[in-house]
Amino acid sequence: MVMKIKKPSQGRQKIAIAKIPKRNNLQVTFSKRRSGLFKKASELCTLCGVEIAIIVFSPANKPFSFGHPEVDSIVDRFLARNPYPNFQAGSTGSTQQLVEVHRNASVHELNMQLTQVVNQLEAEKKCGEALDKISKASEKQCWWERPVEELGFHELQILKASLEELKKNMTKQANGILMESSAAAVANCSSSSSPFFMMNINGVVQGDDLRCFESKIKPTNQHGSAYSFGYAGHGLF
Amino acid sequence: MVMKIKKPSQGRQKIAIAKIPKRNNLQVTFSKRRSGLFKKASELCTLCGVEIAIIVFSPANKPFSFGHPEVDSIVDRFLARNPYPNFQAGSTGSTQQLVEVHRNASVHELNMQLTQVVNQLEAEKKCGEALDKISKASEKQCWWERPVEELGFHELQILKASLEELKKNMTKQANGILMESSAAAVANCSSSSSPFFMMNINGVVQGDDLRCFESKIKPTNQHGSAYSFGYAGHGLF
DNA sequence: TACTATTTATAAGG
DNA sequence: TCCTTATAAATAGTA
Repeated sequence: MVMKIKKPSQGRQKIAIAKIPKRNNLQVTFSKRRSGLFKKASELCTLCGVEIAIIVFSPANKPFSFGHPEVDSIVDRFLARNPYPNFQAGSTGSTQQLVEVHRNASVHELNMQLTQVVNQLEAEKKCGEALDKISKASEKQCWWERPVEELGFHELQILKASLEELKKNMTKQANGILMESSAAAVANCSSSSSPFFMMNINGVVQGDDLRCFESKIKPTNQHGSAYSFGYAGHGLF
Repeated sequence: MVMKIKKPSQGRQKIAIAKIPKRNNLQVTFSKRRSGLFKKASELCTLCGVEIAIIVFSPANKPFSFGHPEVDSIVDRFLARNPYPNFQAGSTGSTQQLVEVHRNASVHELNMQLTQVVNQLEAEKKCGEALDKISKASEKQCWWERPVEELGFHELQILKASLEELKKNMTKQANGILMESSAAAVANCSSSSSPFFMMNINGVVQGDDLRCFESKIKPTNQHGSAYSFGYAGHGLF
């Protein structure tokens, strides 16, 4: 008869939810819990037939991601309904209108709008070029070498003011564009439609299962419970 | 002698990881497990000091999200690391190039591009207006045909320089917008020092702790669940 | 990584 | 949705 005096393990100990001090320990915990989190996510996907994307930056700043069916499409879908808060409606009429539509646009609408606006841009550019030509034509006439009358000089002052206003506008626009650029990045659009869960570990996309990641998932949109998307009245702009 | 017929609860039962058939049951499980998932995520954040973003679309297609410090910055950071692979700088016109980008764009990109192009449009309009002003003023007074005085000449030189700068700016801006649209923008790597987790539930961002997992769902009309995400290289134009 | 005692999450039922 | 209970699952500490 053997007495088991040995206490091989104290088992799981309770820990406080606070930053783990020991680096080594932290790394282990991170790995374990990240796996656990992704597993939970996959189970939720399978059980409920929903789409989930998870992005994690490790303590070493490495990106890990989980996504069903894939991170990108879910992110895109999310962002489409969650436009940039710092995209402030510009000012004038037609633009304001476009922006207004823009807010709630789906991809298709977005594309159409972009097309339209690009065309408009082209037109405006041509217009600007034409006017620029006029200016050049004026230049070619060497008007600045001619003597000027009193009225002409007054006119010049007006023109100077116009140019200054123009410069101001341009500066303003330039700053606006800069701010928007810094608040966003260009997305990567993957066309993959793999039936598997996509696990991006250390930059390597793996399409295999995470032990019990059987997926025969079909997103279901057919549920009687009627809920709004909840973005209607919350002042994203 | 009393037989204990009562069977208060069988406790937690093991379930297979497969789609839950009963809709009611599914909804409950979804809520519970989503909360659990978010809680796990928040614990991982705190324990390891990492950044996590989770996006979930419910069975009713409603978006739920968890993010520390916030979803957007993490997503941007993630996307910035996955630069768009098959973007080739087009050589045709500027519009062609834009369209090239546009065709493969995700919603995220699309929104950015639309924003930028709209701003660009504004800028171009203002340029056009300013030039128009100049042109009209010029025509009206025919100032370029007038003689100039010594002082006026100095002014005119300044004006000429301004015009040249204007032209340069216009060209630069027109080309620059393309670069901004296609090049990976500045990554928005905000180092988090926020003590709060950001939870986006029903479109409301809450800087609350995790006891606020419960969402106040408002029954209303469901609409617009059908989106065309066919932006994987075909049919957008 | 594997083990194990323990904590934590959660399925079922109200 | 919230509570309870019994049980399944996750995981902290250790080798």
